[in-house]
Amino acid sequence: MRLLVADCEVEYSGRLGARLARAPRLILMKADGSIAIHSDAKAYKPLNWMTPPCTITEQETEIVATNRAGETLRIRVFDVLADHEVVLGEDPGLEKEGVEAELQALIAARVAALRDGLELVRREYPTDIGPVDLLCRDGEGRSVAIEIKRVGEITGVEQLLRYRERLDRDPALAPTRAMLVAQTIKPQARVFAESRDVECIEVDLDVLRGIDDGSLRLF
Amino acid sequence: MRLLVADCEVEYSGRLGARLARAPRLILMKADGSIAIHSDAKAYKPLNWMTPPCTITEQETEIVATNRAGETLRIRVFDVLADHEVVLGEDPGLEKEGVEAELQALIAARVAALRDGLELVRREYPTDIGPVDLLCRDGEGRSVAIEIKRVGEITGVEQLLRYRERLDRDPALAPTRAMLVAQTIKPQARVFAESRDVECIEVDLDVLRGIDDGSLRLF
DNA sequence: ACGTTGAGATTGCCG
DNA sequence: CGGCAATGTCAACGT
Repeated sequence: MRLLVADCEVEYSGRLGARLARAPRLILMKADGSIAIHSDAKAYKPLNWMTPPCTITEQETEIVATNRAGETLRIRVFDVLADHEVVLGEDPGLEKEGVEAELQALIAARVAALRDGLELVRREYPTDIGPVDLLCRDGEGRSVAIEIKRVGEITGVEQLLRYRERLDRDPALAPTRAMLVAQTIKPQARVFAESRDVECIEVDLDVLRGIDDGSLRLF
Repeated sequence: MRLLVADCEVEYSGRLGARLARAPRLILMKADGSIAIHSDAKAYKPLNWMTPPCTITEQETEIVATNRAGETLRIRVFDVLADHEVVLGEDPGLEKEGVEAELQALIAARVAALRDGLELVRREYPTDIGPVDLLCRDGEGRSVAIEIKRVGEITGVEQLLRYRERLDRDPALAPTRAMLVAQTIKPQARVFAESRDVECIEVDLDVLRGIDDGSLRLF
């Protein structure tokens, strides 16, 4: 990884055009072949960048990165303020917990906690427009499509409606119910969902973990 | 801006939990109060970070960042490999062109180039579920809702359908036409749009610029 | 390679 | 501050 601090001006031409007037900035060149230009603001987002795979050529006063799509990032270097090379080696990587995958696993393990009589048929039930998070059956034998989100918004409801429409084409499944399950559901999403006959359920991750352990009960 | 290269281990606890095992990494502390931990991969995305506003406290072997929401980022420093402070000053900022806003402005200036007889009523016409990009009238006096995208996808069509449904509740506007205008429209979006009676138009940014100049004509 | 979806999305706008 | 939509969204995963 190379940490180059330089007075520079930058031009990006690709999906859009972007220009940075001359100023001192950090140019971060990683071992993965990426290049990113940071100012002292904008938090973790660089002002400009190029993601790998791209080819970087460097001359006296100019660094140019180009990718396969023909996008170019051109850095004109006026003055080098610092230039450090550091060797980090491979990173052991990031371990995450609490993302949608975990939420889905917890809910899948106890769909009956959402509504009495629910039984899981399949996780990631495939349709030709993408997988339904959970496909279940209710106590009356009706199919129930469940979409799981951390935050329930209108786009999530529409995603679910697309799936329901698909599932309803299968006589073995139609007519299906649809449920949006999320840690929080935004008011407008709830209104929209209910206008389309989509049930909304908010769940608490900690309570679900408890249910999964068998140490807590909702009922 | 401080460039700290250190053998470290990191723990984030907030919207999710995340852990980084001990390894050498770049810890980037910006003047805006942000902190980001980079490995030599993942392009411009840090492994962990904290965006301002947050309070950062540093002791001998530990850096802890906390924000108002109670999220914490804890960095345990085992060994400092490099530690550089650089002063960049304020950045003149990024100038962009070719984003949706410009596309919208160009199209708004010449809606008649999309379909003969179209006239602009308003840009960003407000509804209670969000603004319609362009509201127009066609030659027969019918209202036309236009959604503009760089890339036309299914979600864009659905956004437009929500608006049309909303506009159709207003007797002064109903029944409305709907048009998706984009630089490129994905095949699935086109099929879906036409099944819902939404017109699709692909436009070329350069041609639009020419029209705006008056130096080119589509007809 | 393409399509779909998730993301600690972030960021900016407007009410 | 909350809701909404754009982002050069990026990145992961499945076909």
